[in-house]
Amino acid sequence: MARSALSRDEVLDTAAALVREHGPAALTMRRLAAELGTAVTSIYWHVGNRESLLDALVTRTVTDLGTIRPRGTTPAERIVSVARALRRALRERPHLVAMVHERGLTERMFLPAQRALAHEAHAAGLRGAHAARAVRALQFQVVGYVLVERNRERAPAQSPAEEELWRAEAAGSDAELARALAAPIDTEALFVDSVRALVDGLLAGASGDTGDGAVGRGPYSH
Amino acid sequence: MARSALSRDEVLDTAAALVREHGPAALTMRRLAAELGTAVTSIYWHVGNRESLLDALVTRTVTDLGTIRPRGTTPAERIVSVARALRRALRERPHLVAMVHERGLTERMFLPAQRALAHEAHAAGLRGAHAARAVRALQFQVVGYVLVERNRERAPAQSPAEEELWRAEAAGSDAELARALAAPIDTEALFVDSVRALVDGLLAGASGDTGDGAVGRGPYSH
DNA sequence: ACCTGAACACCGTTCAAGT
DNA sequence: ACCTGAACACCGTTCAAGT
Repeated sequence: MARSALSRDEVLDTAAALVREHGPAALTMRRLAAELGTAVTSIYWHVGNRESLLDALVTRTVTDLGTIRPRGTTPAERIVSVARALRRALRERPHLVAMVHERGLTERMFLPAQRALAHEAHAAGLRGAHAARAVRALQFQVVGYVLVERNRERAPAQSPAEEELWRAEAAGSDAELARALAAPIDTEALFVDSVRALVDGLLAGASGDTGDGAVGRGPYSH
Repeated sequence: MARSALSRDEVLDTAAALVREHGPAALTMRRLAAELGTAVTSIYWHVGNRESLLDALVTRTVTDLGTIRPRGTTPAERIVSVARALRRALRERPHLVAMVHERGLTERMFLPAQRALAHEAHAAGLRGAHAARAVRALQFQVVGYVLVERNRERAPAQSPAEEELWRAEAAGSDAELARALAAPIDTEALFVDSVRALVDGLLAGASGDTGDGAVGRGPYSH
C-alpha cells in the first residue's frame, strides 16, 4: 500500500515517539523507516542524516521547556517554585532531556528559567555580579540535582553487603545517621530542602552591594 | 610476530587508555583488538563481551575514586575541601566518569566521600535524619555541579544573537546583572561559592535536635 | 521534488576449528 | 587453556535510478 506523502514533521514525530517509548537506542534509521512504512533512504531526503535528526529532536525539546511561571509571594518562595517546575518538566521527558544533555545544550534549555531566577534574585535585593552568581548557583543546583536523581533511578539495586559496611563503619559516631543514610531517599523532599537551604545561604549574603564579592565570607580557602 | 600471552588486565588497560585518549566511541572491539595485536575474538575469551568489558572499566573507576582526605579546621572548611577534592577527581577522568554515570553507579562511586561528609556533619552538630539530609544535599550538589559543568564544556559556542536577546530583555531591571550573566563563568569560584552557600544554609538549621525536621523552616510549601 | 533498492564499510557476537 | 578466521545479523550512509 503506497502511503501518503512523508513530511519532515512526521519523521520527527515518530522519531520522538520512538525515543519516548523505547529509549534512544531504539531510534535506528531502519526501525524508524519501518515505523513510518517507507524506505530507509526516504528519511535521508527529509532530515539529512541521523545526526541532524537528533539535533532537530533536541531543538524541539529545548523550545518545549520554554515556559516557566513563578508562583508564591516572597522571592524565596518564587525561586523554589521555579526550581520545582523545572524539575518536573525535566523529569517528564527523561530520554529527550538526556539527549539534550549529551549534546551540550542543557544550558541553552535553561535560558527561560534563568531569566525568571534573575528576576527573583533582583527582587530579593541581590545586585550585579553578586546576583548573577546566585542565579547560576541555583541553575547548576537544579539541573545537577535532576541529573543525579535520574541516575539513581537507573542504578542497579544496592547490594545489602554494602549497606552493612556502611552501618558498621559509621555506627560509632551516630547510629541514627547511619540508619538514615542506608534508608531510601525521598528525593522530592530532599530537592526542596536543598534548594531552600541554598536560597537561605545565598540570600543571607544579600546587602545592597554591587560587588565582585563572594557570596559567603568564611575562610574556606582550599 | 606472535605476541606474548594476552591477559584480562592488559585488555582492560588498553581499553581504558583508548577511552581516555579518544573517547568512549573509539572503544570498538575491532579497534581494541588491533591495538592489542590480537584477533577480535580473543578479547571475548578474556572479558566475555563488550558490555562486561565496560562494566569492568566502570568498576575500576569507582574504586579509583575511593580516597578522600578532608583538610581544614572547621567542619565547614573540611566539607568544602571534600567537595573540591571530589570535583577534581571527577574532572580528571571525564569519559570514564560519564560511563559510570550512564551505568547508574554515580552513587556507589560516592560512598567514601559520603562517609567523610557524614563525619563532618556530625562534627558540625547535625544529628540523625537531619544530618543525613545535609549529607545528601551536599552529595547531590557536588555531583550535579560537575555533571552540569562538564556539559557546558562540551556545549557548542553560544550564538551572539542569544546574548543580545538576554541583554535586551533583562536590562530594564539590572543592567549589570544582565552583563554578568552574559559573561563567561569562573566555574571553580562558582563551585566553591555554591558549596559554601549550601553549607551555610544547612548549618544554620543546626541545633541539637535529632529531628525528622526539614533543614530550613520557611513557608515554601509549593 | 520525492522515493527506491542495491551496495559499502562498519558494528558486536557466535562457533567450529585449531594448538 | 587460549587463540583464530569465517560467518551472521545488525548498523549508518551513498548513489544511481526511478517517478
